[in-house]
Amino acid sequence: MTEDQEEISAGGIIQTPKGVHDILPVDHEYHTFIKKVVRHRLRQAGFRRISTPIFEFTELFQRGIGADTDIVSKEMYTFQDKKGRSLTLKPESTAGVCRAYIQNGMANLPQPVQLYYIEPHFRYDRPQKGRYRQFCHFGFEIIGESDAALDSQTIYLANLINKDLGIADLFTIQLNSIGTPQSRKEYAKVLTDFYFDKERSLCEQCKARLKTNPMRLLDCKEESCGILAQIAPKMADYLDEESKVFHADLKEYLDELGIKYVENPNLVRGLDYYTKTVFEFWDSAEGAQNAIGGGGRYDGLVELLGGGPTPAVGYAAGIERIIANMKREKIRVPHKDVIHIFVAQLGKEAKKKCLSLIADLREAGVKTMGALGKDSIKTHLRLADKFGAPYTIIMGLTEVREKVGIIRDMKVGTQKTVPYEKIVPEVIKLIGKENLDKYSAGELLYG
RNA sequence: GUGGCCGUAGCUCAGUUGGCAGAGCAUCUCGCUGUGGCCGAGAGGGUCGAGGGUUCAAGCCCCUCCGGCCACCCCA
Repeated sequence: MTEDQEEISAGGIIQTPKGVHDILPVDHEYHTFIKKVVRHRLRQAGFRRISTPIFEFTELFQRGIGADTDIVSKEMYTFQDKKGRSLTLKPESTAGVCRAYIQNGMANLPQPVQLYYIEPHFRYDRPQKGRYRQFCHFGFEIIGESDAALDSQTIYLANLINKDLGIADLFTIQLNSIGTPQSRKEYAKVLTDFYFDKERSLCEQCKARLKTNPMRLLDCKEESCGILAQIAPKMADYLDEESKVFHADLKEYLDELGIKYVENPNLVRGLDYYTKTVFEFWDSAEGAQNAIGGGGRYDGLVELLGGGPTPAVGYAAGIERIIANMKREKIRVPHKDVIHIFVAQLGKEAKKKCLSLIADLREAGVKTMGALGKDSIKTHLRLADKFGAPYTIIMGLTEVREKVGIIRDMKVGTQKTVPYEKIVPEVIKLIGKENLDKYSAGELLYG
C-alpha cells in the first residue's frame, strides 16, 4: 500500500484518522448538557471562563508537564511551523492557563484567580472506548493562594458536578499527598537507595522508571515489583511537616463537607507539576482504575514557567468518558431539539404565504419546520409525523383565498380552521407560553 | 508502543465444504391528484475495510496495511 492510501481505507472515500470521530447531534445532547452543568456550577462559585490556544510552543509542555512524562515523551502532536518553530497541540490545559496567568498579568488581579475551561485536547495514544486522540476536557483552576480549604473546594466542586451528571456514586475519590518538591526529592532518593541492590527483581519498565521517576515503581502491577512496593519506604513517613499539616487540614475540611474519599498512598499522577494534594475519581468497580477526572495542587508550576511564586490547585475531567459512563448507566439528558410545529403547504401561492408565517412563528418562539422543497400534502404530513411535531399547519390554495389556515392536532387527528392573523396566537396557546423557545442574549450596553 | 478479538447496505446482522452478495429496520416512490401513523406493492443503496497472493472461481483460504474494541502501558 502506498503512503497516500494508508490514511484512506475505503476506495477513495476519506475517513477520519485513527482515534478521532464526528460528534453527531445525538452526542451533542450530552455535550451540551454537561457543558451547561459545568458552566452553571463554576459560575456559581465565581469562576470565569478562559480559552487558551489549541497549539502552543512545545517548550511550554516540556517545561510545564515534564519532559520525562508519558504525555510529553510519547503522546504529543508536535509539528514545525514554516519558520521551523516547534509547536504542539495541547495535551492538557493547566500549563497553558498558567502561561496565560503570567502573560496577562493576572497576578495583579484579586487573588486567587478562578478560571475554568472546556476545550479540545490532543494526545497520540492507542484509542479505546472513552479514550481518543482528540478529546474534550473541562477543568478549573484556583491560582494565587494556598490553603487546604481551597483544595477541599476543588474536590467538592468536582464531586458536585459529578452529582449533577448522575455519576458521582460510580466513582471513588482517591486521595494522597506527594509533599513539597523538597520532601519529594528526599523521598525519591530514599526510594532509589532502597531499590539500589534490588534492580534485578524489577520489570524492564521499572528499571527505566528508577532513573526517571522512582515513585512510579509503587503502583506497578508486576508481581515482583508489587511485593517490593509493599516493603518500600512509605511517602507518608517522609512527608515534610508543612505538607502533613496541610493534608490533615484538607481531610478535616472534606469530612466537614461530607465528602467520602479513599486514602491511596500510591497515587502519584503522571504530571510532574503536582505538589502536596493529588486526587483522582476512579471507577468504583472492582479492580478498575479508569479515571474520569483528576487534579491536585501545583504550587511550583507558575514559577517554573517564569512567573512569580504562585500556589495553585485544579481539576480536569474527560467529557467523552463522562458520556460513556452516563450511557452505561442509561442516563439520558433533557434537550431542546424537538419541534413544536410543522408547516405543510400546497401550491406556490401557499408556499409564499407560509414563508412569512414560518418567520412569524419562529419570532414568537415556536420551533417551526417546513418542507419548502416538497410539494405534496401527504409527504408533508408524513414528515411532520417523522419529526414528531405535535401540530401541523396546513395551507393550500383554498386557505390562501379565504385568508385562513388549518391547525391539525397530530396526536388526536382533529383540526380546526382559524383566520390567518389568529394562527400565531392560537399556536402559542396550544404549545404553552412556558414552552416557547424565546431567545434573548440580554440587553446590549453602549458607551 | 506490546498482545488478543473483530470488520458484509445508513443501522442490526445472516451468508453452509470456496460456486450468481442477502434479511429486518431505515430511506425514497406509488396505491391515496388536499391529509401522517396501519397495510400493500416497488425502487435506490455494497468495489463484502483496503491492497496483493492462491484458485477455473474468493465475502470465505494466505500475506500486508487501515480501522474498531479489549487487556497492558498510561491517563481524562
